[in-house]
Formats: sequence, structure tokens, C-alpha cells
Amino acid sequence: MTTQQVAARAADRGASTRAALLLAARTVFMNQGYAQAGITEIVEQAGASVGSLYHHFTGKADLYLALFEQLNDQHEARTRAAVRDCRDAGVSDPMRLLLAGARGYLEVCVEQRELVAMFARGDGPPGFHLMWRERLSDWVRRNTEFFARSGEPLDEAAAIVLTGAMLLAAAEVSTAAGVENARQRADGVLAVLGRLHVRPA
Amino acid sequence: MTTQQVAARAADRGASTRAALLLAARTVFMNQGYAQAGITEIVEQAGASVGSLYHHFTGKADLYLALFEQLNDQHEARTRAAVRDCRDAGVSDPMRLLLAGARGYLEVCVEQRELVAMFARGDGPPGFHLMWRERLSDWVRRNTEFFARSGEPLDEAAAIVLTGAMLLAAAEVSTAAGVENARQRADGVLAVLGRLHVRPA
DNA sequence: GTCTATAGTAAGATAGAC
DNA sequence: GTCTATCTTACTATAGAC
Repeated sequence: MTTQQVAARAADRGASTRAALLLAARTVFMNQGYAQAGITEIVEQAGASVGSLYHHFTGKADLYLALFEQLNDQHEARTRAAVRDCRDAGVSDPMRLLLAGARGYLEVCVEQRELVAMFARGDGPPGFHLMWRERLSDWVRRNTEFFARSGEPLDEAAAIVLTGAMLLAAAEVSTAAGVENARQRADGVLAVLGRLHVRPA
Repeated sequence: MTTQQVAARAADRGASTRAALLLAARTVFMNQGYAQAGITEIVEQAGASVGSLYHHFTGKADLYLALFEQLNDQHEARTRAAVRDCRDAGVSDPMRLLLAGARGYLEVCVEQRELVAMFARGDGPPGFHLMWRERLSDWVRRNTEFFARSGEPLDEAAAIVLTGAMLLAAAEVSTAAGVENARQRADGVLAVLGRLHVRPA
């Protein structure tokens, strides 16, 4: 066995330990919340050790944030794909494109509703809630560029209303009882946003 | 001195200690956040002792919740007054009444913006964030009764959009730089909500 | 990369005198 | 009602062998 092969195996072992830790953390955080969760329990469920955890992550907060990034990546990917598909289908109306993105976003919330519920619950490392809000604000800001480019700028106040609605929609979708109800809620909110019309001042 | 007088003095002392503790807690929580704040520092600033704190409150969480109730009472009072004034002025359109209430709500947020910012930051005792959300949801639900009574029921989805918008508006108003900016933000959001129109399906 | 064992520490809460 | 002193508990984070 070459030294390269040895190194490769070590790396594999590392990756699988890391994955196991993330999976266990997901379960424990979901059940107990961030503050309440104990590092020992996570390690135990992952079949790993405290030392391993600190080898892969800087601590409990880092583990939590890693889970958040995973979800965030899914949100980004799905939103982008939804908007792209819509545009490829010939739609250019900025509001319709934004709604398509919002649908993609909420679909992920429905699928990952237990995880989303955990984040929406608001406990987490210090400053986390702000981060959660800002991520969605950024999303709206980026989508707002459609409006700006199309000569119909969306002002700050309208952005607040839209972002706030999406923020609570995510939380409410995630706490719905069952997939069916979650989906209905998402559809309901999207329908309202779609019929929403800001009359000129 | 009668025994009644003695009792009265003891009660007075108690009330003022309690008030001092609340005031100190307000400052410390605002500066450091809930998790970070230490009970010893609060007690110190209040010129009281740990024992006194535990005589008046069941613990750190209780102190925090007491502050929340204070704010909540102000929100309730101002909202009610605003709606009543509006109705006394002859307005009966449910949406206009709701907006008047919303204005009252946001006015309190502007005045108490540092305190509101602390609550909106999201840290707090376990489960607190949920409570914060539910309070505003209740408020919308109560206001929604206007619509129901006027034969134009506001459905769940519309309520989510409205509540979400108000929730984020409170947070954004509270983090504005200076009273002026805060007020402008509040006015902007109210203007958007006022021009908002849900087109029939 | 992984593990065990241990240290450090910080803070909320209680007991009991005045 | 108020205070001081103490406790105790729990958990993160590290050190160092394999």
C-alpha cells in the first residue's frame, strides 16, 4: 500500500466521522434545542468521541452553523433553479420570477420542516437569529434587483413587508402538522403574495 | 407605630427593590443579551442582593419575562387606544381600523426601540421567541375579527403575511439609527400596508 | 484521525442568619 | 424583606496517548 493510499483512507474515515457527527447533531438539536443539547449525547449517537468532534469542528456552535449552511445551500440551489426554469419558460415579469423563487424556497421548508422548525425556534448560538433574518433579507435584496432593472424599484418598506411575510411563512410551514398541511400553508401564502398588489401612492 | 404601618413600610421597600431590579435587568439584558448577562451584575447595579432577587422572582428567566410583560402591556394599551380613537372618529372600515392599531403598535416600538431590539434579537430563555411570535399572532387574530364581523374574513394565509410583515417591521424599526429613521421606517411600512390590496382570487 | 480522562469555570440557585 | 456565603452541577474544551 502506497503512502498515498494510506492518506486517502485516513481522509475517508475523517469524512465519514464528520458526516456522522452532523447527522447526530441534527437529531439532537432538533429534539432538545441548541442550549439544552449536550455535546456528549451528540458524540454518543454518532458513535464518535469528544476529541473527534473538536478535531472536525471548533465547538458546539460551529456544528450548529454547519447544519445551517447545509440548509442554506439547499435554499440557494432550489431558488436559483426555480427562477431559472421560470425564465427559460419565457417569463420576464419580475414579480412572477420572484414568486417562482419564493415557491422554491418554501418547498425546501416543507421538505425539511423539522430542521427549519428548529432554526425558526430561535434558540441557537448568540447572534444566530440575526444571521437567519439577514440571509433571507439578502435573498429579497437580490431578487429586488429584478425590479430595479425593470424600472420598478421595490423600496425598503416593501422589501420589509415581503421579507417578513416569507420569514413567518417559513416558520409556519415548518410547524404545520404533516406534509399535507405544510404544503397547503405554503400554497396559501404564495397565493396571497401573488394576488398582492401595491397600489401606487 | 402600629403593626399595620410597619407592614406597609416593608411592602414599600419590597416594591422599590423590585422596581430597581427590573430597571437594572433592563439595562444589563439590553447591553449583554440574556445568555451573556450575569445575575450578579444585575443585582449589583440595582443595589440589591442575590437573595432579594430570588425573593421577588423565580430566577433569571422570570426577570426577563417580567420585562416582556411590561412592554406587552404598553403595546396592548396603545393599540387599543388607537383603534378606539379611530372608531370614535367615525371610521368603520376594518382595514383602516387595523392599520390604526398597527400604527399604535409601531409607535411603541419606536419609543422603546432599544428594548424591542433586545427582544427581537431572539436570545432569551428557551421558548421565548415562540412566545414573542405568538403574542403578535394573537394580536392579528383579534384584529381579524373585525374582518370576520364585516363579512370579509381574512384567511390564515393573509394573516401570516400581515403578521410576518409586522414582526419584521418591529425588528427593523428597533434597529434603525436614531428616532428619526425609526419613525420613517415605521411610516414607510404602514404606507405599504395601507396601499396593500389583496385582489380577489 | 481518534480516543479517554481530566481540568477549568462559570453561573444559577439555596440555606439560614439578621 | 434582605443579605452573605456556599454549593453543586453541568458542560465545554484541552491534553496527551495510541
